[in-house]
Amino acid sequence: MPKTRATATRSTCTPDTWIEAATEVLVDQGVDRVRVDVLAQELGMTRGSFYWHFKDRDELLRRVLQAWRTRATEALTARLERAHTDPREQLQDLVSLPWRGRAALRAGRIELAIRAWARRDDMAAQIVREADESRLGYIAQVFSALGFAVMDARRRAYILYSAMLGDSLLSELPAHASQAQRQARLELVEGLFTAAIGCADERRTEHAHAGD
Amino acid sequence: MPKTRATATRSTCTPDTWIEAATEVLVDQGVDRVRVDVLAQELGMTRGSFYWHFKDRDELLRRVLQAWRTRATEALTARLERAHTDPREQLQDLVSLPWRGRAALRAGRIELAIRAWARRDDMAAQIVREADESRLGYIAQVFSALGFAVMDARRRAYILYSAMLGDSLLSELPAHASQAQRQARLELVEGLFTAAIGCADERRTEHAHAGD
DNA sequence: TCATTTCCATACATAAATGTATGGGCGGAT
DNA sequence: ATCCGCCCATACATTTATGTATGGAAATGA
Repeated sequence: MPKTRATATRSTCTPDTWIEAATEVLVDQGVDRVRVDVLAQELGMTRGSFYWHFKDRDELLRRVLQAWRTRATEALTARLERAHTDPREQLQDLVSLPWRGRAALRAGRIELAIRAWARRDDMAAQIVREADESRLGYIAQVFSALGFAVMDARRRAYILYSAMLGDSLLSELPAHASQAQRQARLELVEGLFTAAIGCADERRTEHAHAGD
Repeated sequence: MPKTRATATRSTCTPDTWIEAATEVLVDQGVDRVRVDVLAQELGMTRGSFYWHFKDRDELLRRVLQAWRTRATEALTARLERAHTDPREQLQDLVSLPWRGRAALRAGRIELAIRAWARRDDMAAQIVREADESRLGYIAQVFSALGFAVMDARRRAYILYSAMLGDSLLSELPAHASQAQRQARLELVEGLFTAAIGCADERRTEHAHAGD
């Protein structure tokens, strides 16, 4: 058994135990309902344990945020490792990732919870912004590798990333979550975003777009 | 002056006064921080006033939700009124709506707050789901009017709607909010979503997609 | 004028949630 | 064996929010 025992044994609590429990409540209750007494009760502990591991409730929340940031950056760097494969494959498993496995589902829910939290917490907002920037950069790079011009690639990345985020919002209220529907939409997404512009609509593609 | 005086006069409070204030706090603080004492202090009243107009804090929240639902459905029916114009125009002012005017921005923020709320409140979830369904239906109809097959139209609607939702999430952390960037992306969106599939990637468009 | 309704303030009782202070069990080191 | 540091429980003080009960001022209607 590794030194940092997980949630299995119920003897003692590590900080990570509290962080996991806090994340759990954060996901399906919101930040404001992450309360130490609830967590303690849920872990079979008392608040005395908590206030030994943590100075504050704020410290717990900060570490929840940190934990998510490290996981998110690790996930992205893992993607960047295999950045030399076929860009079309990269795009495929990019758009197919969010609904592959239960872990990805949970990650999506955590992210939405943190994003809701970020609407009023500056630290959360900062971390979410960093994650967005990194991912947008990666996706834009994929589109660049697919042969699109830099500006076009950036815009496509933004739109695709928006669609992925929006889909995670919609699939929270599970109505359109059928596997077949997902698969069909997935291929349509690939087709739409890898298409050259103006296929059915051939007009001026670039006028005076000053910014960036 | 109309009979239902608005927030201008500070003499008395109508239920709507409280609902507006509650919505305000809901938007940039979250539902858990919608508290009657805070609202009372902010309105220059005491909680005595609140508990005359409302039975509960829950009743206030319910009416906040109702108010949003009526505004949302009204906005959509207004769109459905002019459903006979050029579908291409409909699509244009559909994707350009979210960032036209300060009111639309605020509406977007309200919707995000309610959507965050809906992650754990059943009533909110129900109302959000209804709004999503209606809008998806409308957008799909626009795509149908553009000549796409029904299934294709539905999928394009879902993807476009997802992109719009995701963009409202991203533009909350205002980094990519430059007007020029928005305009450029907007035209790209039009181009991408009105393109026929498989322009650059011509493979089997339909296999065995059982579901719906 | 006077009674009634409307709208709000004040005071009280209760319930949660935080943080602190203190003490105690338990294992490892000397 | 005992002393010490880790980990946790208990008890207390404080804050914050809810809901209720009651009273009162101001308008309204007869």
